[in-house]
Amino acid sequence: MEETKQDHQYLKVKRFIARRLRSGKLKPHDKLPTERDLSEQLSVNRNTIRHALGILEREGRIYRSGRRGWFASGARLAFDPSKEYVNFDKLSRQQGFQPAWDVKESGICPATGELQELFRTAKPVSLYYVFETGSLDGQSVYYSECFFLARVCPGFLSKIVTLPMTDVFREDYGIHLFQKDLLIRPVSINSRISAQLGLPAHYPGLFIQRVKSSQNNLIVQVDFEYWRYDSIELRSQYDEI
Amino acid sequence: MEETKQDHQYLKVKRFIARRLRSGKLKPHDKLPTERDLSEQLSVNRNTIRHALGILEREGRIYRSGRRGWFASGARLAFDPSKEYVNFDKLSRQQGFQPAWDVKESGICPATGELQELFRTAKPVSLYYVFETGSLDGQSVYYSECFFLARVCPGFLSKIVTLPMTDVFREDYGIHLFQKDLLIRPVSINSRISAQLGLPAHYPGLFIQRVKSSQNNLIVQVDFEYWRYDSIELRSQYDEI
DNA sequence: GAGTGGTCTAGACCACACA
DNA sequence: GTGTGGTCTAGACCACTCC
Repeated sequence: MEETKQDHQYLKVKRFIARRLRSGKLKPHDKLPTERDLSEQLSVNRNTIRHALGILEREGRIYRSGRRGWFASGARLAFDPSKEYVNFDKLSRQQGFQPAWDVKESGICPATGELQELFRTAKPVSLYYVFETGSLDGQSVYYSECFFLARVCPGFLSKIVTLPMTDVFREDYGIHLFQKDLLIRPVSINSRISAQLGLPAHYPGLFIQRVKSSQNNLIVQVDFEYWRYDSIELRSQYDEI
Repeated sequence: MEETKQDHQYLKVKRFIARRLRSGKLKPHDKLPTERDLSEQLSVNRNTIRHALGILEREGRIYRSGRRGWFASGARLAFDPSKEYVNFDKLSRQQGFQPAWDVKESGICPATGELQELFRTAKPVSLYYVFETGSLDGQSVYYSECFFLARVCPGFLSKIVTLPMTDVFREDYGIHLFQKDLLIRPVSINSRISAQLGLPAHYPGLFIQRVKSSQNNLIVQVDFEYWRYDSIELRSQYDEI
């Protein structure tokens, strides 16, 4: 279980930083020394430093933010993907985070291609869309693209500023949402989306696709979510039997 | 959505390989040219080649096997983590894979520390354990460590050679398993486990922890599974309402 | 033994962020 | 402008696999 005792330089670097993370010398969201500083302090080439940092990053223990440097990771947000709706605000506050989110774009578009298939419509129907990012303690963690069947929720876009989308569906349109299909896939976040999150290109992430239907079994919502892989864990608890 | 038109060398390399993957010149499990060959063919330094290969790897499109080289990835196995039991054999055959698995170690041990907590026992009870690896089309994809409450299934270890564990529980001990708790976390696979899978150290993976109880609400099984992150996707379908 | 990927060094220049 | 991380080259040697 312990680190193998090989004297690889990058393992030396990794242990050096891991020790500071464990001991609390580096607290969540603290900035690490610069790559050049580490290189000099540890007498290890900067390429090797970057190799070690890359491994710690994949282990979810440090992260990069833009080109501003490396930082110690915070705790992961635990959420249950089997639930119809993740109330990001409530959930993250319960777990001690300071959440924030930001609608990047919204509007109306036709359902074509993959979207048309997911909505299972023969014709390209109209959809509302909402693209947004979310952050925990100032760190961007997800980017989502949500699409809504426009004909069941006229005027939808003007209502979501104040209430969670699921609440709007229920209270304004009498639609109860049921999760019909859920897909979770580890991916590398492409540059379009990593730019939205202020992440370096090729950042590892989890892609989550949700298809939700109404009580009439009509598909009314499709979400595509991209989460930094190191920001969440998925946890489902089942009822006592 | 398209690759940015920056003329970075590593993007050139990435496109070069991606094209061969898309076109079918490289089929699943085909070997890529060696790093040195790619370096020469594309007039790009081997370090840069390795950078590009690393990105394709994180995207799940190629993989390494030991030190034997780089290979084109196959399809992912789709499975539903909300189900009590994943019958790896049946599931993977349904999806067109050739599965295999191998018990690496089994025996009896006391439940201490984390295991004791998960089993929610006051005393360190006895557990049977089974450690195994599984592969699809000859490629190792998971390593699992399963623990079973020994007192409810005496002689368990001698029975699992022929039947899936869930079937043994039901048929030989009258125990129906219910999944009580499920945790999925993206991680970097540590060297002990990546060695079991024949993977390079620090390979990205999914950690899946399951806690299962009997119909009497007694916790009887705890599993720890490590999957290559690029070998699976999680997909849940819910019943029609 | 030849060839593979894995580790490592010592440089260089660039794009971007921040003061 | 200065400093950061991001990209890139041209080497070198090692550990392991396969023939």
